[in-house]
Amino acid sequence: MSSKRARGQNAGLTRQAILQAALALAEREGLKALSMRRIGQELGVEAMSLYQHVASKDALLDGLVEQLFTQAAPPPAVAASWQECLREYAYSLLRVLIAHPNIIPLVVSRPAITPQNLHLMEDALQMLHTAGLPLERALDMLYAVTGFVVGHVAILAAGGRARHTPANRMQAIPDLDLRETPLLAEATRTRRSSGTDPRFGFALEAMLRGFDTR
Amino acid sequence: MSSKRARGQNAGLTRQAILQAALALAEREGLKALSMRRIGQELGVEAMSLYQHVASKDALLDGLVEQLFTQAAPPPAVAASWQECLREYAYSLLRVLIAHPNIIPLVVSRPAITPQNLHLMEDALQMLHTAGLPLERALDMLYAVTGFVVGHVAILAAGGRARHTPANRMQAIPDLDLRETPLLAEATRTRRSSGTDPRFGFALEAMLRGFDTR
DNA sequence: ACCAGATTCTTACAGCGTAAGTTTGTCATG
DNA sequence: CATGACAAACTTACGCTGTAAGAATCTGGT
Repeated sequence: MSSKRARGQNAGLTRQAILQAALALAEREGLKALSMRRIGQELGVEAMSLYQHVASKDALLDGLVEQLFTQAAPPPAVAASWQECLREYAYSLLRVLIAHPNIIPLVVSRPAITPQNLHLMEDALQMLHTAGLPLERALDMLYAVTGFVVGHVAILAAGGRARHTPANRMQAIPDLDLRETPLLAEATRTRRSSGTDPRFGFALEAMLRGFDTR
Repeated sequence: MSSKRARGQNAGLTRQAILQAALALAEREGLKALSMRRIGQELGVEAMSLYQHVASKDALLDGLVEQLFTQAAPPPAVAASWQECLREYAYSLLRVLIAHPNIIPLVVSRPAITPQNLHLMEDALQMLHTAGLPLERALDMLYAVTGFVVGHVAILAAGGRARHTPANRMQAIPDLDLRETPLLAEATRTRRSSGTDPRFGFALEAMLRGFDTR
């Protein structure tokens, strides 16, 4: 009668289900709420049961970023210039990352060398190669663009979090913005109008142009 | 006679000293060894004593990255082209970050908007402006370069860590490298010879070139 | 001499990741 | 049907974490 399961009864746990629950929880309540006990609770299961499907919490977190990278689906293999390919890749990555802002600190501080990610890069390499680029050059560009996207998103995420922590900011920023850094204040004031951050596009296009002039 | 201090005896604690000890400890034993108790122990002091000088552990970590950014000293105001300025800025940042590899995960997942960092950017802005760039453009470029450096370093650090964790890698990578991602394998093989990563320079120069062409 | 404040240490608590062991369900085989 | 092997889930326990609250001690000004 009780809705609680008995001891050996299968609860239908899966690595996938666990990762999914963890991702949802992290997005809903932030990274620091992501404890094994809490995830288990989310699935109606004790913490230790999770260890049947993930080796450790670190492995679980690795799985999370893997999950996220997998979502950065390969653009459906359009036949275009390599510029177009890189642009597509960059924006695809950007889209996925800013769609999961709470996970970003994980993404940027964890090995990006999981099998899934390697496949992603392989696909992109494939595209660039068939678009006429030598392999070595293509990999260089891929690294450059990936690095830039990751960095940009990291800064974005950090800035977003900064606004939500009243504690250490309160005494430092407000009176400093205009007094001690006049140029910065001036530069940011004229910017504030634009839409969904044009800074990304600006830098990306600069890189693409720069790649061109060999 | 005992070398231990009594209760109210001054131990000469300073915010600076604490940050310095924490930084040294983190570099020596990694981020996960960085607990309040451990830091206190390093200074011959109990954990709670630290809270007289830092508000919380988070604040301490913020202080750490601030400390690190401060080390990225402003290049001594050479009068040069804005390209030279940006290059200098980028390599200065890069140098500092890869000099403290264990701290990188902190840097890339924490607000970069501390007063110190703002000053750093202000100085760079100053240089770019006097080099003839409109303020808005200068800030855009600064963001772009900073983002790229951070991203590049994040990937570097993550890759470096990946090699040291035998657990989850063992079954995944080795037989996948060549079988499932042939282009990637091929591309990396021809690269392996070069020195201190040329990928950074390649991308940076591309960006600079891209900035140039209006 | 004495008080006020600063500085440190002590104690305590709730929560963490996870190692080890226990209980229960499932299923192939005799 | 009975039995034993195996897997899934739960329980307990340990040492660690950050930090709130309070007691103890030293120091400098009166």
